[in-house]
Amino acid sequence: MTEPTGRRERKKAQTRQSLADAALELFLERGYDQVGVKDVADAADVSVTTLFKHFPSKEALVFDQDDDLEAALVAAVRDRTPGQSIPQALREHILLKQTQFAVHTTDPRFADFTRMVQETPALRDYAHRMWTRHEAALARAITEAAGAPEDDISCAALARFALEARGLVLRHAEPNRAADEAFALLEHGWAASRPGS
Amino acid sequence: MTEPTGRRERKKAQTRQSLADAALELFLERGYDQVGVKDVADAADVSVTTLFKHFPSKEALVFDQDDDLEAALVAAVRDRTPGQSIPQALREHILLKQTQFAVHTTDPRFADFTRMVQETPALRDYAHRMWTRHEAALARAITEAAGAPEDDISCAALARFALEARGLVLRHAEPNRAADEAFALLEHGWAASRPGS
DNA sequence: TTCGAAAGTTTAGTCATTGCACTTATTTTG
DNA sequence: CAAAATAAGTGCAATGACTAAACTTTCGAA
Repeated sequence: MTEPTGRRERKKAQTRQSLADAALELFLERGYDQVGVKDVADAADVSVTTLFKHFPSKEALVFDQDDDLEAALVAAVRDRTPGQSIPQALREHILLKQTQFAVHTTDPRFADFTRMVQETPALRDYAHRMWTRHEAALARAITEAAGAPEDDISCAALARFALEARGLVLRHAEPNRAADEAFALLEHGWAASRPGS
Repeated sequence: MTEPTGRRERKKAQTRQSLADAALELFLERGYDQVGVKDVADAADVSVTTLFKHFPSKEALVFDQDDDLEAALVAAVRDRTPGQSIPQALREHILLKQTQFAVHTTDPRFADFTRMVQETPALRDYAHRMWTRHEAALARAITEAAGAPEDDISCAALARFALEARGLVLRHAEPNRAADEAFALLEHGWAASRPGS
């Protein structure tokens, strides 16, 4: 009963996939701004209207799998291994997400993809929004995990900084080292702001 | 010779001002998304194309004075009072900018203005971009001031976090306290990452 | 005074995105 | 199984931000 998929839903999923595939191919080939939604729709052999029934915007065509980032983020903080600090847990989670992502896409074009995202303002901003959208939830999780008062600012700050650190890490040649240093800064600042661990 | 302003340039400046004024008034009255660029152009009695000759985008109508944020930011780090830490200098500079801004606008509608910016996604994002645009320059200034190697990640991280802190501070009821806590976190993290002050 | 450049206008167009009315395929239900 | 309900997909027109091109007016400098 986990897949009560009728023919209808299958076709829908297929159309969606065609669109995402066509979009990725065209964008990588010609560049995001050089491709219109019309081109993508044509390549997937559907109408433009249909495209927008599947994806809320042109940018969304690029970031297909938008699953439960938020839940995972909150869980990373709540269920961290005992003794591990919150900044450390976040560092691990963010690096994990990256490698998962890189592995999941078996395409050797993965490097081209990330480069394209970083070099296209519309996409960079969209990706940024996707992350920061969960800032409030992360802040709440941190507040709870730290047993801090409701509106503690350090917790909100840590949430935002940690999410921002991702962008910093992404564009560096050596992600692991970048993450280590950026989160070391947060780690020490956090420990100092919070006398009782 | 500081103002060799001919009639021509005066008229140009006047047109620009009319546009900015009309835009602000209409936006505050009806809300940003409820006003089209056509409405603004009409209210200023110019054509839409003229509007775009003065402002590169609809959002730019709102943030008229975009002077030398970057130079000021870099100077705040380079010329900080001796003995003051870099995070402290940045905290002061950011709070200063805010109050300067608030005073400069004698309008009692100032509160409405900031509320509107925070509540309109397009404007929030634009303001954010205006700040983060100078991240690279700030990072370079910090690197120099700290005597760190060219690509030191802690410096880049501090630059980004400090700029992000502004958004955090802005939405809080008590900006000073928020700034104190957010920058305290950076202060301690920075000191720890940097053995020799 | 004349001539070029700058400000402004009109017009027409691109591009993402939405609303509406319509067809077609697949379920669901009586 | 035969409707009747549901949902995918289509075409078309429109909005709203923005741009390019060709043209007119107005300064300002030579």
